[in-house]
Amino acid sequence: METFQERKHGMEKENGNIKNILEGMIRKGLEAYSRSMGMASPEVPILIERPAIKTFGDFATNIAMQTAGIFKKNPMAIAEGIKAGIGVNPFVKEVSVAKPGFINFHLAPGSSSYILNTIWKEGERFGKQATGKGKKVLIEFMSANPTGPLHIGHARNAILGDSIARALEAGGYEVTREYYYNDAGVQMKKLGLSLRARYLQELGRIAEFPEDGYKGEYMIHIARDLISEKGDALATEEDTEIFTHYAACKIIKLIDEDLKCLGIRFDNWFSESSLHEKGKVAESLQYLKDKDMLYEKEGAWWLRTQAFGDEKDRVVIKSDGEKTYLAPDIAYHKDKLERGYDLLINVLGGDHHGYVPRLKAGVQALGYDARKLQCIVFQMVSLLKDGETIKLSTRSGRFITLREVVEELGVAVVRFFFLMRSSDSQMTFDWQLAKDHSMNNPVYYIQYAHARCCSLFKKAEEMGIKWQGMNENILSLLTLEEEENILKILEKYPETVQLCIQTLEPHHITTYLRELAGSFHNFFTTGTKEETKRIIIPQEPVLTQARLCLVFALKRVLGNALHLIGIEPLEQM
RNA sequence: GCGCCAGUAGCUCAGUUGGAUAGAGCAGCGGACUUCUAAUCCGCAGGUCGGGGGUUCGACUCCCUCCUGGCGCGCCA
Repeated sequence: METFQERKHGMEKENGNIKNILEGMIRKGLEAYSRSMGMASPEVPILIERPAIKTFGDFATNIAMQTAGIFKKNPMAIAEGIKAGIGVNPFVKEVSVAKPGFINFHLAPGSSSYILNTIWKEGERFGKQATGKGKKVLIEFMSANPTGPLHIGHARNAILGDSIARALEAGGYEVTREYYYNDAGVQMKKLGLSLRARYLQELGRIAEFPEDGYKGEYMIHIARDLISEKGDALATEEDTEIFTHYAACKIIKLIDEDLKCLGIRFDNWFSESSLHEKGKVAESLQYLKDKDMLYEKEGAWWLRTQAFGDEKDRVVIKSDGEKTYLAPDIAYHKDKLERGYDLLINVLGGDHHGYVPRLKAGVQALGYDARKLQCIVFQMVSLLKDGETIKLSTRSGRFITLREVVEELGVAVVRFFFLMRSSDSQMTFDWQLAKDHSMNNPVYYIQYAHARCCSLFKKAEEMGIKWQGMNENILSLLTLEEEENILKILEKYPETVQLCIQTLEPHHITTYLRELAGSFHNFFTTGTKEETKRIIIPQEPVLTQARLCLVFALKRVLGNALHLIGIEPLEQM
């Protein structure tokens, strides 16, 4: 009989992952079976999954069904053949074959507890991946025009973008968060005119406010700032550029502060006008012309986007000589690509999904692989408040600012709620539920689990019990059904992170957190009924130590997962 | 008309890229506090996975088609 210590060394050799051990065993069995059939072992990926039904075991593989076509045999027979050559391992109690051709693995009791030691050793690194090591990725999100403070309609983009960035960082990528803002063009002219009007009005002069200008109160504050800086020196200024520039700078600062309230910081703020100033737009258009990607028709210049899968070609220079928005966008993407990133990610709302094909076409016209650019499209958000459902596009929803939402609900609730749904489903933000500081609110449900972990350590100390840290030799005492359930979910954390990285869908973390917190609440409450299932049992010092190891791991993983979506775990409620 | 996204329990939504008997929260009903914090837990009830075809050992998942809802289809930004 091997000791746990020896088993543990076996684990480490296999990279601390029980799935790797099983894969090795299956591969071995597959080779043996192939040899007996007089064939070479097929080069197939081995999929190992967790059976939905507990009685089927802890892990299962469908390899026999996958290779049925290759071996030209009944899956059941193949499964039996593979099983015969699979060998033995102290972690595996039993291997069995089931109906259509599954091979099921039952682990030895206590085998899952090795994960606690991994969590202990890896600490805040637990769950992080190396998939993106050495790769640089630029994620562009938000990119709202600097025409006013952010409102609730911007929240999903901000939170989704930042959380994807966090997931990629956890995947080992070097991540740059970039905010691209359009400080050129018609809207900006309107902004400048609005500021000039407010400026003159605040100076007590008569000024006509532009038709559908920016009427928000913030413009008055900006006008006052301008007066305190320049007095009335600009009263006769005809050049609106100065006003536009001033307003844009101030608003960018406002937006930056709004985002910081949500825990979001950008590495770069990239201005569209800088592209024009540096001649980058003209330069990239010339580049495309030289490559015959542009052609002239009816007085306008067209980009051959259709050649790359777009519905039709798109105008980049209008017949009046003005450029369309696509021209600077392409110059911007050219700039990003030339900065040497392995991957560009854009986060945009569903109302802009029509631009994805032309953006990707632009990337290809520039001579790059379309896969260099990945666009994350999220669907619209509705707000359910006071029994009324209101759609929040970027245009509507202005009645409530992002700042107000964060101040009223808190960062944790806002971030969590916007990550509860997958990005391609339309979501309803339930204001009532978000405001609810009770068990109905999933955020508190999870925070409470974390706080409970903390309070258990405090409680133990009060009772004169000192947790002695991770002790791998006693972990095999964790054999309760409730404990094994927790261990299984803890073990799933790294693959959950991996899933987020692969799919760029951080909502998997919120789903995971609810599951993990639930498994702990279950265990804890069971202990209030059955003495033997309590975590702290003074008469059982060793078992108490082992259970505190479990609580430690829970606290760590809850904390890691919360950090991954930008939420600070609470020590107490 | 064309394209994208969605349609899963009364409501809001998950479903690990095709696995075994489809899950959770809320709402409903019934239980558990001399407690390691009940901000919790347990049980019951609730389903033609929008409809119909197809692909295969096997489909909520892939393909086709139809229905419903949202969004988008400019030399607008």
